[in-house]
Amino acid sequence: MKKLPDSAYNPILKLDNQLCFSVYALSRLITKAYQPLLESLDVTYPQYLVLLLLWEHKELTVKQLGENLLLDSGTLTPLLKRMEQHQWLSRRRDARDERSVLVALAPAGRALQAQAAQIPMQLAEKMQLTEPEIAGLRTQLRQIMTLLS
Amino acid sequence: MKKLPDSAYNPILKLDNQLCFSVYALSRLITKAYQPLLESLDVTYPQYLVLLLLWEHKELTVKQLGENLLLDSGTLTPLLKRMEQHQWLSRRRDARDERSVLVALAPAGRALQAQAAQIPMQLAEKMQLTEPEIAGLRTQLRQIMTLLS
DNA sequence: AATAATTTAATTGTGCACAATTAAAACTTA
DNA sequence: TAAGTTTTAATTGTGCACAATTAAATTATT
Repeated sequence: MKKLPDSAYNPILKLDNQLCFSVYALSRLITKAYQPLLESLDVTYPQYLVLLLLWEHKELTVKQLGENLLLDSGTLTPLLKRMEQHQWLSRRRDARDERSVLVALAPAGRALQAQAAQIPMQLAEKMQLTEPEIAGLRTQLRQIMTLLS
Repeated sequence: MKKLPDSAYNPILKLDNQLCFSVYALSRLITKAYQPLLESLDVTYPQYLVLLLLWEHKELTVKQLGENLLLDSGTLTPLLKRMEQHQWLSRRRDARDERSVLVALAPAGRALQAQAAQIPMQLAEKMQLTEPEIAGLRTQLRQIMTLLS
């Protein structure tokens, strides 16, 4: 009797069957879908996420940015330095707690907000999802995130 | 009348409301959830994905790996070189088409399969999802992927 | 067959992402 | 207050991820 490949016995080991791979691949596809929209602003997707937070809060510490984005200073420090060079934001030590660094939106960063206003809608169109579908999916993903962290 | 922040007018610009951020953040959380399970095999998550394919197909070209993983040679070539150094796989030009590089599972790579057999189940436990929930979610994500590519 | 166009990997350069370490500041506690 | 602990960023080093370019091999077209 001929032996089947292990993957025939273990369909769970097949790439196609893995939810995790779908999340990983979709995440990269989404970043690529953003890219042409972000290109005219000259920002990357992670930089855009920082801007979303600063547009909302104006000033945050590196720690607060990291808590929101689930990123540490090893990622954020060089990213924020690049954004500072573009004068989209400023970085300075908090006088009340010299351990912290305050990241504040600069005028050039504020100016990008109007240009970015249409981006979420354009992405939603690309994904062809209705608002309730988006909300439902987001809730499911958030729940998994809670369980994993 | 006091002006509200733009994010109050534009809730769609709020990070918390964005499905795309959830996918991005979940993808990184998943990679971190795999990490302790992959550590004893000394493989990274992308390397594990390559192994999944080679366990199933034994030999694939760089192009075929890229089609399955949605990665190009710029990512795969150095990654495969590192895996070759561990002797998990071999790389050689295809004699019938010298443009292609054949990537074949090596004995040390095959040996990792048994050690990895429990990993998908352990992940599923961490995520606390039932098989139908996983299948449903995967289908939804695949559909978005189709629309984005 | 000669030329042109396409395909396939590799290379180069930039920017995350993250583990581990370091250093300074702030806080806790003896 | 002095010593020890914790918190916060920065730094260092490794490994993706990807755009753009290069080079070789193949295929298509004249």
